[in-house]
Amino acid sequence: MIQLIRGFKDILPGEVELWQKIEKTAVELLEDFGFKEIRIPIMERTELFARSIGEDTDIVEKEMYTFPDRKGDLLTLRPEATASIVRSYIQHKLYAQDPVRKFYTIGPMFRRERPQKGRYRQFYQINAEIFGVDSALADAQLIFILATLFARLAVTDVQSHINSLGCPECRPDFKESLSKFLSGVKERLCADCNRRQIRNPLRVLDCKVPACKEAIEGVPSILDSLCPECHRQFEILKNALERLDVPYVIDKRLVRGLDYYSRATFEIKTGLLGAQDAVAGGGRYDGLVKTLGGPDIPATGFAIGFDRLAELIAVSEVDDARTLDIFVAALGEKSRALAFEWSCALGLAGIQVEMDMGDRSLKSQMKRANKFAAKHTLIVGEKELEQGSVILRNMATKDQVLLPIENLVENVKTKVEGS
RNA sequence: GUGGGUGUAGCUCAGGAGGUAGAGCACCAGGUUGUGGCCCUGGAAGUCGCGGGUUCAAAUCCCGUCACUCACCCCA
Repeated sequence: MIQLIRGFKDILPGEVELWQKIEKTAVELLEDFGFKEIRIPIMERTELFARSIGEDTDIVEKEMYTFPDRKGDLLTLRPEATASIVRSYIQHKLYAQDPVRKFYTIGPMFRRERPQKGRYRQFYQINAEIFGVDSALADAQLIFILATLFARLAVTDVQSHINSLGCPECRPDFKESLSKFLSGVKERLCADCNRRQIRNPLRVLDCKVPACKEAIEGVPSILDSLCPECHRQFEILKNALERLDVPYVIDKRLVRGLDYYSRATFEIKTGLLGAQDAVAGGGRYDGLVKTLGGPDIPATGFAIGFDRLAELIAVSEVDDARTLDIFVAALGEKSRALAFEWSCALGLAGIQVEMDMGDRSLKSQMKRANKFAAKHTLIVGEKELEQGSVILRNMATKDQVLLPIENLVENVKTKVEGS
């Protein structure tokens, strides 16, 4: 038997309704806030991700599905969506009419990690991006939208964490004082952190090894070395969130795994998913549009882990599927042919209908009608047909009426809709 | 990539100091001649994840492998 690829999954009926509900809720909310949908390809040239996410990141170093196509071009299954959206924004000069643009997109991403709870090799994200707004009000709006979405989906065990990563003005100074501090506690850091200390010292802040956490107690906070403008923007963000009643915690150790982030970063965390506690994350990436060859336009955005969000919502929360309006039970060959025509006509008329196409006893067809929770059953029997009528049974009351074959579909429709 | 746990019918699981398998639910058919939900009877369904080894004999022991799962790691 051929099985699906490791870390990939099927979303089957029963679960997919929840996904539809989440998607519908998110899309409505984003549209209300002026975001437009953008659909981008699932593959890009590898270079796009290497340059945007960063050569030294784990994603680019060891998690991407990269392969040469038949002509030898290096392609990669997208590990995230922002790079593609930025590429599209630049390529189609979407900034030309108005640099301020808001986009959202929903789709699968691919990262070859060891599968785990809330972590799949193909996983889905809902992304939202705001281009052309320098003010931290844009960041505040994104966090507000996230908080609203979770509230609408009745997800309660979540918390917003925010931090500022500074900008090219002030981050170098911070990195320097951080490096100085880290080399002082070098012996107490794990092997990974010692490696990070040189390549990407910010990542040490995010280490989960207890000894490291201890060693960096009292580490200088980037929030203390922000330049005046970064500081001002962070204040704007905090004030806006307070006025919007969005609770948050400042997490000065919150660092993003992608290189393009600057200033505001945030993560929505939950206590319900074990180690994979980030349900959504994002932040500002002011330099990325320019890095990828576009004009110097600021931008900010977020990504929601669709799979993780779905796991936070109890299956019972999903509305039950529509119950069946009518089940058509036919007895005998001739009846079945007619019943088939009528059931198709009923479906066309917007009545949710089901029939048994096999040659089965009335008893088993009734059982089936019951399983579908049909409100009515239309019994098409040879005896009644001879008299030009069929039986309509109300499953709840057990009332049965004879309906003439003439205008049957219309008659059934009014009966069904009237009850 | 590293470590732990798990892998028996569609689903949830039992069994197993070695002698080729069970339950509940679901499914199908009956319980008199054309009517559901309860109940009763019967039936179908598994190469006991896959491959190899030990053995007269393996679902049961050993090795490998794959998958799932949790943690590390990483992030959404």
